[in-house]
Parts: sequence; C-alpha cells; structure tokens
Amino acid sequence: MATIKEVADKAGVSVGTVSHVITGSVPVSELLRQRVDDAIRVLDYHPNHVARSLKTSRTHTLGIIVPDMTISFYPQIIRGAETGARAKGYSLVAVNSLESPERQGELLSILRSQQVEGILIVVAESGTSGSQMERLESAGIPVVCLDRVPERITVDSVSVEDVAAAEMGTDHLLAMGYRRIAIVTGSLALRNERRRLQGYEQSLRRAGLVPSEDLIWQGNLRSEDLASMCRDRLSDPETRPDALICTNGPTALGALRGMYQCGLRTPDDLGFVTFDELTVDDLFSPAITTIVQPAYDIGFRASEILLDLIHNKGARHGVTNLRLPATLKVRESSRRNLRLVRPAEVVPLRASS
Amino acid sequence: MATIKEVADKAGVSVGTVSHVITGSVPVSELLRQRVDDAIRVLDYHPNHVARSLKTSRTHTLGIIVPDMTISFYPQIIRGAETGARAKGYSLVAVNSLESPERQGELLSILRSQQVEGILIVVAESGTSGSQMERLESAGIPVVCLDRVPERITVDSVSVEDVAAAEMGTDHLLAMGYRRIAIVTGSLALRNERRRLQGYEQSLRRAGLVPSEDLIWQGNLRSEDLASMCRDRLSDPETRPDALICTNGPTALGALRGMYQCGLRTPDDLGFVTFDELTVDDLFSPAITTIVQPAYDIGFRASEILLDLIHNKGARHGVTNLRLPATLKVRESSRRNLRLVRPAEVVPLRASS
DNA sequence: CTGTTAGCGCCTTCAA
DNA sequence: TTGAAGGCGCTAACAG
Repeated sequence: MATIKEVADKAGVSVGTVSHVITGSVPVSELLRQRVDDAIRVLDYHPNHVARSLKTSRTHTLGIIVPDMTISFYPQIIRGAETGARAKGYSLVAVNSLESPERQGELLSILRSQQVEGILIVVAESGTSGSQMERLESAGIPVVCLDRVPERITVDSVSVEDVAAAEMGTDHLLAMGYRRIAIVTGSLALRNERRRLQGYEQSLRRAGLVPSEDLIWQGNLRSEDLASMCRDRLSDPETRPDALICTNGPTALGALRGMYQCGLRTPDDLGFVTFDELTVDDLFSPAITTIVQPAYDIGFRASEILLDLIHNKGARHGVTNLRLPATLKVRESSRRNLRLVRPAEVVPLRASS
Repeated sequence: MATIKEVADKAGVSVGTVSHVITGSVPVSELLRQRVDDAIRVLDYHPNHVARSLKTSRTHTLGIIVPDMTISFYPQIIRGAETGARAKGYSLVAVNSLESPERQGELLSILRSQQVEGILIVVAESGTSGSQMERLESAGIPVVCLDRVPERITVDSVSVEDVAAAEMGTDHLLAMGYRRIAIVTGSLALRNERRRLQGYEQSLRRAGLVPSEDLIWQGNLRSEDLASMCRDRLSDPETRPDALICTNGPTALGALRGMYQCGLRTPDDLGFVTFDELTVDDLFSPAITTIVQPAYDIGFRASEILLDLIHNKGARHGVTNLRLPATLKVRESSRRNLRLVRPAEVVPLRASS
C-alpha cells in the first residue's frame, strides 16, 4: 500500500502538496497537480482513511444495529440509511444484535471503539438498558432509534405511526363486516407493540365495540410459540374470532401456521390483516392484506436526522420523534365475499409527526 | 472520549502500563491492573480502534459487497460471513453495489481506503473488470468471490454446486413425469447461470431427451421483463412446455407473474421448480418446489477462507474454489397428481469441492 | 514488572 | 503557491 510520501517522492513534491491536491483545501498549480495525479494513478494510491481519521478525528462512518437483517423489514431500513449516509459521504456499518441485550452491548462498544460518528439502532426486544445509550450521548455520539422507541423519551427516533396504522387495519376489517376481531401481538414490553394494540382498541371503540381481554393475544417473535398459541385459541368454534390482525411479520407467520394446523383458511374461515409484507405482491394465495411500513424511508430519514445531529453538536433544539404513515394494501385475506375480488388497492394514511 | 493518557493519569501509571493491561501482551501486577481497570470504568474509556489500527496496520475489518441486500439470499450470506468474522475478532462492513460496476468500483475503492484486510464480493452482473480485483490482490488485499464466480479462475470462490443443483431440479421434474421442460435463466453472461443451464441439459440428455433451443429462455434479473417474456412464450398452447425450471429467485417471480397473466397455474398447467426460496415454507400456495442454496454457509465458509488468506499471506497453495451442495425441497408445484400430496421432503445432494 | 519513546500516515497550521 | 513539522491515540520495543 503506497503512502502519501511515496506519491510525493514520485511526483517530486512534498507530502504537503500531495495532501493539498487530495483534499482540495489549498490551491495547487496545474503543473504540480498533474504530476501528483499521475503519481497517484501509477502507484494505485488510496488515501489511508485510518490515518486521516486519526488526524481529523472524523471517521465519516455511521453504525446501524438491527435485530436480524435476515428479516426483510431490516434490509430495507439499512438500504435507506446507507443511501442517506452515502449522499453525505458517510459509510455505514450494519450489525445484528439477534435480540440479545448482551450482544447489543458488545456491538455498541465495538462501534464506539471504531469511532463511528453516530448510531442508528433498533433496540433489542428486552432489557435494553438506557444507561448504555446515555453513556453514548454523553460521549458525544448521537443516537437515533428506529422502529422500536424506548420508553425514555429523551432519544430521537423514527418509526411508523403505530396507532394510526393499527387503527387503519382494524377499521378495514370492520368495514369488511368482521366483528369479532382478535389481535396477535409480539411482546407488549415493546412500546410500539402496545401502541399498535392501542390503535386496535381505539378503532373498535369508535365502532361501538368493546375490546375484550380474551381477544388480545400476546406472543413473542418466535413463530413456533405463536403457532401453538393460535392453535389453542382457535380450536374452539364457539369462542373463535372471525378475523385476526397481527402486529408484525414473524407473529403473522406463526398465526397463519397455527390457523392452518386447525384446518382453518383465510379469508373463508377468518379475515386476516398484518403489519409487514409476508410474500411478494399477490403472486401467492392467500394474498394477505398488509399494513406496509415505509421501511426504506424510515432508514433514510433516520440517517438524515443522525447526520444533522452530528453536524450540529450541542445546538439541538429538543427531541425529534418522527412518525411516518403506513399504507394499507388490501388483498384477498380480508375479503369476506370472494365474489368481490378486485385488483389490490392502496390506501395511503395521513401523515403526522 | 477519554484517551489512554487520561486513564493513565487517573490510575497513576504510565500509558505503557495501561496499554499492557488492555492488550494483555505484557504481565502487569495485580494492584496496578486493578487501578487501571477502575480508571477505565470510571472514565467509560473505549480504546480508539482507529489509532490502534494506524499503529498496528491491522484494522480487523472485512468488507462484503453484495448486489442488493434487500434480496433475501444476500442477508443470509452476510449473516454467515459476519458470524465467521466475529468468531475471529473481525468486523464486517456490508455494502450494496446495486449491480452497478461503477458503484462497485467506488465501493472497492472506499473499502481499500478504509483499510479492510480482505473483501468478500458477489460481483455485479455485468462488466466487472478483473483489473480492479487484480489491483486489490497486488495491494495485498485478498478477495473471495461468492455465488457468482468470475471467468478468470485465479480468484478464490465459494458458491453452490450449480451444475449438480440444476441437474437435481431437472431430474426431479423428469421423475415426476414432465417431459417438455423449459429453463428460465438470468443473463447467461453470468457463469453460474451458464452452469445451471448446463446441469439442466445434462439431466435431459441422461434421460434421453434432446435440449431444445426454444426451451432455453434467457432473461435478466428484472421481474417485469421476465414476465412479459414468459407471457409471450406461454401463450401458444401448441408449443407450451409442461414444466419450468428457474435459475434464481427474481427470475422465478417474473416467470410466475407471466404464467398468471396467461391464466396458467402450477402445478395444474405447468410444473414449476426454482432456485431460491420465494416464500416462507409452504404457508402459501402454490408451495413452490425449491432448490435451496446454503446461503449462510456460503458466507460463513467464505469468511473462513478469507481470514485464512489474510493470516497466511504469501503462503497460499493454489486457488480454493469451494462448491457447496444444494438441497431440494419438494413441494406442490412439481406434483403432477395432486392426490399424491405428502409433507415436504428434503433431499440432500452429495457434496463436491 | 513498569515507564519512556518513536513512529504508524495523514492533515494543517505556519513560514518561506 | 509550496514545504516543513507537529501531533492525533496507540502499541511495541527498549531501558530501567
């Protein structure tokens, strides 16, 4: 790996001059610039970002921690964040916490050591100690939370408008004539899960229905657990709901599996709506009516906010909690009457912030 | 951000001693070690990885470039590589080339600047110049290609056993009684696409059939193009094949869409097999018979090979071209007679290297 | 065992 | 417009 010194020697100038042409911070005569450029090309010189970072104490690197980028929601977020970062000359380091608070702690520590200038994070499901994030902040490393917003309100965040999104899904089921609607959630320790539940309840109440405890099915993010829970609760035709709304993808897959194991189908036996796309468009049946989160945008906007925080250290005016609207893709799984089948329609939701 | 010096001052020792306890390279008395540890904790000190890298010229960082981590095959590879890397104390920087050779070039350049110690890459579809990768090698940065292996054979690689995998899929269709089998491929400029085609042809020949030009449908990775191509070719009932085998996921989605637009269904009208999972298990119908690539393992093994290359600079004994076996998940789309429905079975394929 | 010190490669005043 | 030189934070000899 050639160094700036070798380039300077080959071009017959000082390292200072080479640095000037690279950074463009100081004007250099056409002649020398040419000589330097040639030397760079010949030597296949690539500035040592590590040395530069040490000198300038700016790494131009952001970190992003997601639970598991194997879940399709997250790569979209990462892509959005990567795009936003690159637009400002930043790189993005993406890592997986696997929902483990310990691992998340390690990763945070590693990212700090790597001197990332800011961190985007979808916090691990349980036991994310605020203390670690507070230490980050006090070390001058801004943090923006995505998707899942921790209880303490002092951190910036970007997520979907959970309440309205769940309301929209529930409203839709009600409009289709379903009345006994159960909600299947992940852990209600997660604030956004609670908010989605809240949207569901609001929708029911507005329709004059009373949310019932035994139609609120709290699970976790593991498909198998969900499946067996749903199997149990769906087995009795007497108490069985006429529709299900799921608050996230893994939950929905578990619920569907449970349904199938009971020999039930959607939409014939049960209406079905879920957050997050389970399949590609409607190539497969049953095509599931879906509350689509703007994942890419969440990542993109979050990176913008983070970059802003980085460049305006100290001058922050309050906390930013951006909420983006979800979109409802109506498909077969919520159609009571199959005769009414039409092409999927998209219903945008009003924005809020 | 506290520095090693501040820790030394607070602990009342020299920076050397602090460094010794951190790296563990030199023994330190229990007393001082304790004092240092305390100081580290109190100051919330995190060693500056950038400075360390500059000094040791080892960043403990690997780069991985994939076309688009929004396609489910790639996050799995990345996860595997991340696991392999972390096991050896390495971090992984994952970036997307979006199939653009220019962008890929930039990314390679950025990764070099960032001093990654090695690079994993799924090369962009077209125009990946060998020269850039050769420059990497000559700069002492080892490269391992995943999934898509460039023509020039001098680079290490890990991918699926393409020929055998395609053969397996085709054999299966033949065994199910299909005879007029068309293959839908991505760009045949990609070597692995050609190898899959080759496996298909071998299988046919062994069955005493002659591969026919008009049953080899070359497309690209864009679903829309694929859909219209398939629509055209499927419209005439006279020349229509009785089964389709697709060499990758995006291609398969396009083909399915084209089929649907013709009003055709699988398996009723056409048998269907594809590389790569399109949906989650068989919750959705038609459940597609799939040739599953060991994506996680590909990433994991590749990272091991890369790390090995890094640690044995110069001492390389020939090129490693690891081929991992695929697995066939038989589902509904390849069942001629629906009466025969049984639970999905998994047929492992013999390994090779 | 502990402390001292010379750089790693680069950027950035500061002088010339 | 160009060159010289001081460090950024850390590790790895080396000296004590």
